[in-house]
Amino acid sequence: MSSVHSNDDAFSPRQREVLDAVLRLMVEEGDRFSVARVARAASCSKETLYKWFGDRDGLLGATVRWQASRVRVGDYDSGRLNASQLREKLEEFAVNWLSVIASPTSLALNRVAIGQAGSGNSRLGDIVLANGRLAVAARLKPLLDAGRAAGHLSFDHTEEAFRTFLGLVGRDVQIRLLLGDEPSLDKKTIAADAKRAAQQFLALFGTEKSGITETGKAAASRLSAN
Amino acid sequence: MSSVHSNDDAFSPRQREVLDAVLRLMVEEGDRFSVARVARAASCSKETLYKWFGDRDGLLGATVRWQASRVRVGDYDSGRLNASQLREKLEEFAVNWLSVIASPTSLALNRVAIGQAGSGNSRLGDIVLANGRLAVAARLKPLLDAGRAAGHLSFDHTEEAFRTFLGLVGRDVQIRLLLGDEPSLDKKTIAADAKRAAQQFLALFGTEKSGITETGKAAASRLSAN
DNA sequence: CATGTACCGTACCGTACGGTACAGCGTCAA
DNA sequence: TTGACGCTGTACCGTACGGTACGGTACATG
Repeated sequence: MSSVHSNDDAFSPRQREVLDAVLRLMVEEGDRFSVARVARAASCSKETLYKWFGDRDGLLGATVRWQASRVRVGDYDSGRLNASQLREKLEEFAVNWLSVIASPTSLALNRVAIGQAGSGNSRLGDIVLANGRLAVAARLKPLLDAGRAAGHLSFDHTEEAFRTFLGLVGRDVQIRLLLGDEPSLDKKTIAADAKRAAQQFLALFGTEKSGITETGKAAASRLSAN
Repeated sequence: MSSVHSNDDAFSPRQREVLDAVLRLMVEEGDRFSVARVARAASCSKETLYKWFGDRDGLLGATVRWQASRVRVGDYDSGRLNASQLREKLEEFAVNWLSVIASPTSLALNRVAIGQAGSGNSRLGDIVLANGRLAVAARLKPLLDAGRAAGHLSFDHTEEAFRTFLGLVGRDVQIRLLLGDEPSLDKKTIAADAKRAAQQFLALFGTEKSGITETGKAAASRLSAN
């Protein structure tokens, strides 16, 4: 299925140490990232870096894949679910997603990948996308399908419903964070945003029968107070 | 009113030529942007660039402000409007917004600003934000308020309704484009997306009285077929 | 004509980067 | 003990960058 990146990713413990140092450097030093700095920060020789990762891009790619490999989370097995369970899981997803895109590591990696995407062809952006958007899609879409199968949701294309959910959850948060804006995103705000997004999503795609949309507009309006 | 950036922006014709060359270079050469390249592309000496803009960051800032100054568009005076006019204007906004964030110029500027935001402090991100998000907010919020005043819309906080609209319109398009993904965004797709977003927005925030939400869920589902 | 100004093209300087080469050090196996 | 191996630290190379300086040219003003 997946897989944009040929994923063996069998990094040795020492290599993992180095890649963690790269991540730390990206987060803390932002743009002032260089191979020499990585070597110094990780107490590692440049020659070893080049032997292991080939070149600068290889190091970046390995770092992104390393981070991707450890974000992988549980299955959220969505067997039989009733309406309130569905809402709960949607909120859970929204909280998870907002937490991820607001995390310093995610922001740093996205900044690097975006910078790379500007010049020439590299598949860094693809890897980040596969780790972020596609990973959450792989977990959320089964939930949406299960919700539809149980009669709680109504939509024609899972992808479209999924993208609308992403839009309702994230809105313009990620791009603002990437640009250095700091919309306060503490845990309280994230929880409230998740609640609102789930409410709005159910108002749009919930079925009448499940009573899930009943308080739709009123509640959505109320929740948007934040 | 506006203004994050102290806006005199009285660029001479020759300076405007140079700044256009910078934009062209950003779009075409992506990341391989340098002062020497700008000078060559614009048939202009580096010394002049430094005299005019101070340093590299000044040149970047001037370029962003120059682009911002000419995106400024009409008022969309939203006096009395009926339900169908409201929907029409919402779609118009959505088309405009999607066209902007998908344009090569916007993508290039956002990439530069995001790269800058990673390292140290510069207000480039603020300027881009002020040009993009805040500019469209300044035009859209009066429309939303007018729609509420006319009884067609119902929400407590204009900012929240506005952000939800942005989310419904843009979804994950901008970040995907920034990362080098290419979700096909021809004029047909943009028009369809705008229609869907307006439909969903009205389903969430429209009042029953105006009959604007009547076909809400059904139509939203149908439109999501793309 | 003389003078000043604004600009172009190019040469130049110091620095930092990506990438390579090499010397030294610990480890482990024969 | 010896040698192969993997690693660190550092020196080094070529290049490209940001920023400055200088010579040359067009033009405007007196």
